[in-house]
Amino acid sequence: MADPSSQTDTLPAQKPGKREQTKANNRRAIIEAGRHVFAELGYGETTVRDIIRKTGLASGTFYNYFKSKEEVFQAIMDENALRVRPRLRSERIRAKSFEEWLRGMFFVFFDYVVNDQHNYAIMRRNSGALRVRMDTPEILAGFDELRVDLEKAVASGIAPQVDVAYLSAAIIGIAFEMSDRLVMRDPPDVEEATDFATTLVLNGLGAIAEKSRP
Amino acid sequence: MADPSSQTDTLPAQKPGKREQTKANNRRAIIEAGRHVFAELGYGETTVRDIIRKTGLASGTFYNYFKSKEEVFQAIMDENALRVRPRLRSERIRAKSFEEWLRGMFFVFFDYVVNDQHNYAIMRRNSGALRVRMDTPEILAGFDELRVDLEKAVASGIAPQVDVAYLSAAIIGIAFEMSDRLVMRDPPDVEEATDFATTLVLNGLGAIAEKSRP
Amino acid sequence: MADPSSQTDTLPAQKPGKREQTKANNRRAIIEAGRHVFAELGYGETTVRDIIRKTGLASGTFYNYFKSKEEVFQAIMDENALRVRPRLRSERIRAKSFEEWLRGMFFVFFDYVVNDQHNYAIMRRNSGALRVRMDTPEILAGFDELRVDLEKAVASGIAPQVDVAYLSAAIIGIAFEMSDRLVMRDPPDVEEATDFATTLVLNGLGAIAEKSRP
Amino acid sequence: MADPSSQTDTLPAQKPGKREQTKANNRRAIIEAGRHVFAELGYGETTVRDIIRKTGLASGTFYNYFKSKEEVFQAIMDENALRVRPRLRSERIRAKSFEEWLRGMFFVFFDYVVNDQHNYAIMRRNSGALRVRMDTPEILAGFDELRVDLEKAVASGIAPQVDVAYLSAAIIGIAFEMSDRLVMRDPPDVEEATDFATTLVLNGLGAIAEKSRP
DNA sequence: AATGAATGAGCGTTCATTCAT
DNA sequence: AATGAATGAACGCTCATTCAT
Repeated sequence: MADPSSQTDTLPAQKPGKREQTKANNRRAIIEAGRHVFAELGYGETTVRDIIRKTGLASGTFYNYFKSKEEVFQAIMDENALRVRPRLRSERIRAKSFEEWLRGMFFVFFDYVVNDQHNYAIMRRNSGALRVRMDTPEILAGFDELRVDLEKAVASGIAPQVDVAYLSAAIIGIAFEMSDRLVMRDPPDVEEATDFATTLVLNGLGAIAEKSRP
Repeated sequence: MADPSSQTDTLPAQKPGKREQTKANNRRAIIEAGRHVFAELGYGETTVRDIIRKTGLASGTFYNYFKSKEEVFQAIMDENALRVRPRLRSERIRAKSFEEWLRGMFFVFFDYVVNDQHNYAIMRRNSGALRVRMDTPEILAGFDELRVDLEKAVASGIAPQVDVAYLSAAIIGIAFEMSDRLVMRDPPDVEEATDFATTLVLNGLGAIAEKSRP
Repeated sequence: MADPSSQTDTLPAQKPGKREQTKANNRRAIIEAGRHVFAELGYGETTVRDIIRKTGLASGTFYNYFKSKEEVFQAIMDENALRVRPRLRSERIRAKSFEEWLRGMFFVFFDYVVNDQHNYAIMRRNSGALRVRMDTPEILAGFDELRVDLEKAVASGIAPQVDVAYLSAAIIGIAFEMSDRLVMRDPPDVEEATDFATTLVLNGLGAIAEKSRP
Repeated sequence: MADPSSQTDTLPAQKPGKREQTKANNRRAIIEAGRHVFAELGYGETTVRDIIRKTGLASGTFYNYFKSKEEVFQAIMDENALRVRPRLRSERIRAKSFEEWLRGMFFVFFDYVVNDQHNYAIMRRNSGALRVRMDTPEILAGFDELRVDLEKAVASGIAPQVDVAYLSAAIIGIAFEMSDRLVMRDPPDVEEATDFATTLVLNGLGAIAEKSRP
């Protein structure tokens, strides 16, 4: 009855064991180092050695966790997608009008960027000649959902009848490029940016000007 | 009669000497090879050897013209800017209203992209996971002129009173991202894209929808 | 009464304990894996990892048994020698004439090679360009015994007065090289090979030719 | 008249140019280094770096000359074959009887080994557990010619009717193994070894014993 | 005693860059 | 000015070996 083990049974194996712990830590360390280095140098310029150098681990250790830099990159991108896409999805579901939908999209994206400045800002600091954008397959897939959504909205008459490919491109372009400005501001005002972008897309420049008038 | 140039005709003084000629040719050859290779492999994966191999020149010769692949890349980008910026500038001058100005900007950019598909399209095809964008210092400087212009327009009351930084970011974002779609279309309709972008920025989605209605 | 060993009888002392058992098993497993891998890849190309991978043991465990792959190799070769040398020795003792002695040597060797085709044949198949021969110190020691024996035989007048070093070299060379042909034949006829070799050494080519005549 | 250049005209471009010279030297250096290292460590154990380390050249330089250690190995073996095979061939042609033919084979081989002690002795010094024999494809091809020759001799009745495969194997074995002893002697007597081997194969042990009797 | 992750030396190879020709 | 071989740093990766668990 008073079997002590029965108590622990209710909870899943709590002690991860030192081994599992350090394994998890190392994996994390590599991924975080990867984030920084990819941001700083770009994917192409980054070497596996750059990454492990930053972790302080031995060179060989890298290969206990990933087969190549590509695999780390994938892992990072999967994590990114895991963070943003669910939020995009839930916004989408919640939206009751096209405006709400659009606003939701912008908001989530800007919010993500601002709260991941850790990634994003370093990314921009990379003054170099080229930029790695976050539009990896996973992220693109996220935006693809946006495009598909948009198509449905147009088909069902919720959104106005427009060239969906161009519209989604424009939305994505606005989102990315405005993000750059947003993170440079202190403090970054996500609401404001969201408002600007949403109004621009819906009603154009004139409407924005009106809004900002007293 | 005493045309002084006729005299120089006998001596190849003003015409570039053979030396200068081949020098210029080699430089050109390297730059063109660079364009192809960067487009094919992406900046990071491209090696100096890839470039000179394509020219047929000796490896050492490269360094008579450029110090590194970065320098070639800069040179290419400078050339790109040199091609677009004057056109952007002349459009700017010609514009008699804000709408004309905006339309001019989009048109020149889309037109450039379409007629440089050789670069652009391959560039995009290149790598799924990441992108080299053309926003090098020079190109960015070009867009900076746009921003400055925009500021003037807003200050002088020609353009509506809006957050100029966000607006220029949005315009640039739209331009870049729509370019991708534009070059994929067959045939690419620069006018249509220009129209879409201009109307979106000026009057928003609703206006576009109205336009496309019969 | 106070026989201390009687006490240990109650405990499984004389039978190998479970510990000793698995220890022996592991050692065996490593050696067998080594045999296969060395045969398949050749000594130089074989890695310790290849060996332990085949055993299913952990990599660290290897070092409880051997210090390096060289040591495993030595162990294997020692075992090989252990299998052949006693037989060579007993043949030597049994021999009543020089011919019998010589015939015995060849027979044992050829027989061994044929019945260890598992090692031998794969070993040869291995690499065209080079060969690992089984003439490790141990094996060589075996042949050294042959040489010493030969010396005694010559000294005592049983064998003809010849250059013993050359003769033993020739015998060994014949044995090794003919082995290669022997194992290729289907079925390999040990008697025939033994006969050929013995007659060649004793009476030369002419004698062999006579034998094969009807 | 006394134009000095006209004299040099008659001879082909004598100056190889410093460039070609060093190129040839480097190639030689790599091959020689390869000879030593392969002999010392065996093919499998040898690394490209071992080879270039011995030349004093930079690591990258190796790859201006060979794609891999295999290629160096091939080059070495080709050279070896180039040295021995023509001599074997001419001996073969000159031979007027089977005995002459056989004697010629042994002589050329022993002579080669003795005069290439530079290779051969170091090879043996490699006290290790394994040996690389010179029986690479090229060398084997040389011996294959011997076997083919032998077959013809047997078919035409010049040589006695025997198992050709076994006989050539025996000859090769005797040649290799006796070489080891031969090079250890001081001075190495090629004639003597040739005589021993030839007589053994032709008439067997008994004949040798008779010869050495006063 | 067994495990298997961590380690870092070392490997094959490529590359940007230099420099004698 | 052009050449292309030499250089050696650096890369991706594997391996023998160690050591905390």
